[in-house]
Amino acid sequence: MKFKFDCSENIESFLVQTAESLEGFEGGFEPQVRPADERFGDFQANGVLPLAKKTGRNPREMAQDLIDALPACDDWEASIAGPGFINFKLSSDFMLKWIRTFDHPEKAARSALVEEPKKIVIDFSSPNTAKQMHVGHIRSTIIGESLARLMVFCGHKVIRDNHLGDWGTQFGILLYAIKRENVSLDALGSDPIAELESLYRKGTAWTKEDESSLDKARKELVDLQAGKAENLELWKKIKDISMDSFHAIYDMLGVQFDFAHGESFYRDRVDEVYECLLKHGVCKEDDGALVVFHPEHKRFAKQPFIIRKKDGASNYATTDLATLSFREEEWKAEQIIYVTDGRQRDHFEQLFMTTRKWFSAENRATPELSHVWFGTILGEDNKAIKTRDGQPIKLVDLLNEAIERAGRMVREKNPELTKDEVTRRAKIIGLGAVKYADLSQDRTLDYVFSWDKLLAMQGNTAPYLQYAVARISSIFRKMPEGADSSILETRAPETPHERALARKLLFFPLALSQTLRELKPHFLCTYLYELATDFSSFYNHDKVMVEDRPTQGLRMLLCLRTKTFLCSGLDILGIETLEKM
RNA sequence: GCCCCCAUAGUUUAACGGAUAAAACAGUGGUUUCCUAAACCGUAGAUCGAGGUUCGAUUCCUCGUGGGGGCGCCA
Repeated sequence: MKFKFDCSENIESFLVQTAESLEGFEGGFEPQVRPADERFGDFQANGVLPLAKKTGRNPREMAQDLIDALPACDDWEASIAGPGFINFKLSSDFMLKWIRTFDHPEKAARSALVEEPKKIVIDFSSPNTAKQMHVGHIRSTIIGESLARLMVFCGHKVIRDNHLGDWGTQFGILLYAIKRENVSLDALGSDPIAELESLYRKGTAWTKEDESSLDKARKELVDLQAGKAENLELWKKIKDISMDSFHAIYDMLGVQFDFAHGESFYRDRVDEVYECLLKHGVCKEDDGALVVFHPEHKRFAKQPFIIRKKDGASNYATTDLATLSFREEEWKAEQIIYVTDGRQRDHFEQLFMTTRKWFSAENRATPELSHVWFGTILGEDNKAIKTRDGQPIKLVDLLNEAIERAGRMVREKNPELTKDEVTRRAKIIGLGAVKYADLSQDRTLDYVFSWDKLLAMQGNTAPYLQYAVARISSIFRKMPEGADSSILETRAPETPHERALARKLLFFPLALSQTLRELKPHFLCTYLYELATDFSSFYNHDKVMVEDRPTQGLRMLLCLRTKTFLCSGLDILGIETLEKM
């Protein structure tokens, strides 16, 4: 039998093949093999129960028939339990063989987890220019980057695109404020983005105070969109200043984009959207605006998707349609993943429906469209943290605070380190903690912002995982000369902790494929945490450097794989590791 | 008005319709002559309410309660 990276597939095909020639199992038997509770075994197959229900047979009898029909196999033992579950206990030799074989998870994942590599565009982060990123912006950036890394890890071709909000109505007000205050954008001091933000606030206040200010701000926007040189030049400078501040954060987070085609990039492509949608009868004029309704949909039959405003201006919907078209046409995207706040779910549902109608009218292939949405970060009042109310916490402040807290711990534990080394470690630990805190819970959940939640360094946190890696590294560092050759001579896992760790290693492919299927990084986090937990127990109970060569060999092998899997997994999450901490 | 999301130990979370609901933090009691105590080993503690579907429900359906969000010119 072919040895699979995801060994549940081995068990599954084993069951399916046996069931094929078995009475009562006709008509599509799905074994449903998944990791079992340790008390029962390593894997369990639940599929007999629903089948028994369908055929009206006794599930325990059916399970017994299936077990009896299984060919003899040294790799695992099958047994029946409960109402008709089949439990599989893997043999120690099988585990050892698996662990020996899969020394390169990235290589294995490429061939095993993905049938056909795809061209995937991931649209994430996407902040608005002229404003600073605040804590509310962290989710799209962290989740998007992590999904991008996962896709790459599994062999897909990924394009990361930062769809900046750089053509919105904020520029009317901002340009008006700049001109009214006679501000030079070349002399904004040490924190230019903060200056722009306060100018924007002033501008907003003025436009609320009197009509004439509002009119002037509107005029600035119209002039900008009409291509007035002065306004374009200011706009360009604002964008540069914004990009500088974004890049400072992206550098800290280790995020890089292939493109940052913001909304402005598509400003000359919106007319084509109107033309096409009108031509194919997808949109219509309604109350002066151009809108799309979907009569077949219970809600969007009446809730409009506005693609051109009454005043003839484009909006978010228009640029998104133009963007989608561009990505399909120019990049040949086979899948597009949008990572945004859940409040935009209606928008994306409408966008996707509209696109499908448009593309099918032109016989264009519609890429697979996925809206990967996440919950909102809330303030103490249970409402979204927003720029306009009060002072939201700047993202850069959150990250710096994380580094500082980690730095205090590093210094405390290693007083002898140089300042540079403390800083280097503090960045990896502190930023890892923040990323993990966000990634480790289901992305669809809202959560209330809390320093202690985001910056925790004990328990189920990134530093715990990093610590496990550092301890493994330490073992190999302190190993006597030539001891690594013992890895060639190993016995099978026997002690409870060896077995638990070995078994957990085998589950890595399942964690990857589940994360890939659901596009939810918290599945990977949970797995990595459990792996690190099993390692820590093992480490505390079973000494690696022992006299007995086969025992030492096995334990070194377990350490080696644990480290590889932890590092690969953390890398997918965008979290770095350390040799020492 | 229509629609969407959420509700699990004191707190923050996990559980692809499966077995005795899993962790972390905070409690509490232990473990460093031993490869890093950012650790390990104990201990205590929970599914919002009422119905329903199912062999089996935290998970699916209905109703209710509570919190948040979206819906004609923001993104």
